[in-house]
Amino acid sequence: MTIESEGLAALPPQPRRPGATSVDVARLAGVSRSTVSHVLNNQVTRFSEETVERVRQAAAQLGYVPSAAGRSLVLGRSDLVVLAVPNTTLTNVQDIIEAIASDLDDLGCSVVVHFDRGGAPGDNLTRLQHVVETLRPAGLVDLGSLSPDELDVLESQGCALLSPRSQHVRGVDEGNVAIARRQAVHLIDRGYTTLAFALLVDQRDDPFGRMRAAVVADVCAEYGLAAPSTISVPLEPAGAQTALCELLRTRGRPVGIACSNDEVALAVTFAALALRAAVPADVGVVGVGGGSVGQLVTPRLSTIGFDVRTSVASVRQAIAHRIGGAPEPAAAIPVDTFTVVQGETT
Amino acid sequence: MTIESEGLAALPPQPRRPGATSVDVARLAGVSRSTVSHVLNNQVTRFSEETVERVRQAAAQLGYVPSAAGRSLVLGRSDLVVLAVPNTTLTNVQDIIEAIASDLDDLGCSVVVHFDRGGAPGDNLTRLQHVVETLRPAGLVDLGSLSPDELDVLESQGCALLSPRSQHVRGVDEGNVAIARRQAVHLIDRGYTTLAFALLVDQRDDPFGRMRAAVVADVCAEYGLAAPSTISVPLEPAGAQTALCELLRTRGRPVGIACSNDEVALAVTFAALALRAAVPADVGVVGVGGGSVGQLVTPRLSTIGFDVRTSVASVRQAIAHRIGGAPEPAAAIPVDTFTVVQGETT
DNA sequence: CGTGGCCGTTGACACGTGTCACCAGGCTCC
DNA sequence: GGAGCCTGGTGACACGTGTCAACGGCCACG
Repeated sequence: MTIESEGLAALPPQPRRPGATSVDVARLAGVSRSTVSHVLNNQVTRFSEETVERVRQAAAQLGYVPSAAGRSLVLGRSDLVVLAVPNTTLTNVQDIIEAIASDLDDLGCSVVVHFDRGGAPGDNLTRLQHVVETLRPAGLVDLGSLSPDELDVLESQGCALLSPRSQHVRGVDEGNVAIARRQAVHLIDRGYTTLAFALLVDQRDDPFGRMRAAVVADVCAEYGLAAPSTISVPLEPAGAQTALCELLRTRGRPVGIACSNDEVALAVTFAALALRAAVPADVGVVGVGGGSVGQLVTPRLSTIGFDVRTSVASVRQAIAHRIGGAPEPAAAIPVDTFTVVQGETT
Repeated sequence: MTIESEGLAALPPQPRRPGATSVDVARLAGVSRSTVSHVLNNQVTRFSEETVERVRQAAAQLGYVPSAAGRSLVLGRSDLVVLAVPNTTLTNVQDIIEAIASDLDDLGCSVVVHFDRGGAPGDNLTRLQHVVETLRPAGLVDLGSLSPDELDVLESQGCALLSPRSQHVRGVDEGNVAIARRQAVHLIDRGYTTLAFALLVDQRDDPFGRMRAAVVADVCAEYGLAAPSTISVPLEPAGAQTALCELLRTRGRPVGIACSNDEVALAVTFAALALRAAVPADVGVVGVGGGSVGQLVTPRLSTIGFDVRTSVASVRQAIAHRIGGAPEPAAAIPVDTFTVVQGETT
């Protein structure tokens, strides 16, 4: 008992250089290492109240943090979540990453980012496979960079899918539909009867963009309007003007344009002004994102406000469900997540 | 030998569900596991050419990928790099993350993102400590969220620092100085004799912003100009106008304003226009970032172009130096990394 | 008094890797 | 011809954890 007493009388929480292990905690608490493991993993029902408390105090005193490597090795799975980010400029990627990382941090997971690169077609999949095999992550969140069969490949390697397009998390898909619908309905409400969809040029295989364009087309059909054109806009004034000029030539004025994000919306808006088209009289523009940039310029951008934190909540729930026994995720997203920000471009 | 022959005659590269281990590779190659380990870690000088080839082929055939958990456990360090991101809106965080992640991916490292949150003062440090202790990362890259003593705490826990402010990687600091100097010199070149620095409001303790403001002050002193004012600008029109109005009242016109990023520059520019100040005659604005947004609007933003990939090269070298025996990182950044993008606001 | 069951606790194993120290055999050199 | 070196390769240990099966002690029940 003298040893334990000395230990308990020791320094403030951070004395050690090498991190304490469960062996140290066990010694200090005067129990076996398996007891430590059980207590710290909340297998607590079968231990005496006093033992539990002793172990917890010892762990706290030593500042014990379980080794991720040890855990991963024995569990066959790490507490990491891989986040596959497309090279598409979708709505404020940084905020999305931050929201997911923050959520998962609360669950004890860390986020490993994996960015798509331009390259040979299978290259991104190969790199991702390598990461998944070596890290054995608790889950993979795909922000839209993977095709369904690529997702299948990853899943068959034993990686839990948390992609928007998997059945586990469908929140993001619903979100995309809701956004595009709001855009289209807003334009129609503001009196535009000719609609178009503007996506970023050169974003090969952007599933979200295509999905949203399709939704706009659906809404047009519902309202008995002609099918919308789709234009590709570069983030550069001359190219944007060319694209818009072509649209105005074929579809006439006025035209209401739903854009895949706020940057594209800015490009379209200022291209219109440069072409001496009246905004919003001849050209209506609505973006997505509700970021600050669109509200700083003149004319202020009309856009669909977007609460990232609410939108990624389903991802959080899906991971929680997988890590601990959290309740099955609810699929629905609150309707008021997406709100129309009325600016001066519609 | 029959077993090995059967193995070598087996299926295409991805047959297995559970990842192959080095034991499998050893069996297939007909050597011991330690030989596999040595060969695959390029301790190759002491083995026969034929053995090396056999091991490599076996590994390739089985699609062998070493387990990160196993490696970490025995090495006491993982192949992860933690990236601490401040909640400051510095120049295009997403691009920086992507560039660093891409670089480190080539080195076989993965990037774990850790975002600062608003919260109790020591909270971020605590969370970061926990991550470092549990993950034992190969390095920590700080994008400016940590104070020097917080960095010391982390380093004393045995985590290699790759912060811009550590002596190992000083590239980012140099970059900040170079950027601010370019901004100031550009404004002076364009004829402004009264200078100011605009940083984002409410970004408590932004070390980069303070550093850049100090550099602008230095340049003013060099040129014999009055010390620059510093204003805090919110990303919202009314507040930006208030801040700018106050500046114009105290410092008169014309005034040249160096901004901490392009978003702030946009806010200032359009605030000036709303205040019926002439841009660039009365108010000159130069941003940082060279992102597309500033070039889309009218007037086009003058800004300091910024090649993120070049700028993070020093981080890459520092990690390479630590992981493998790569050459000691060279501190200098090529001068032409930062170029003046001449817009219509100066 | 003997036996079965519960409670609290523990010993032992497995996970996959890097590397130190060692070994067998062939060669050279005295 | 034996001692010592070089080449090519291996056995064993350590890293830190989660959990299965087992174990001693105690009480209740027959």
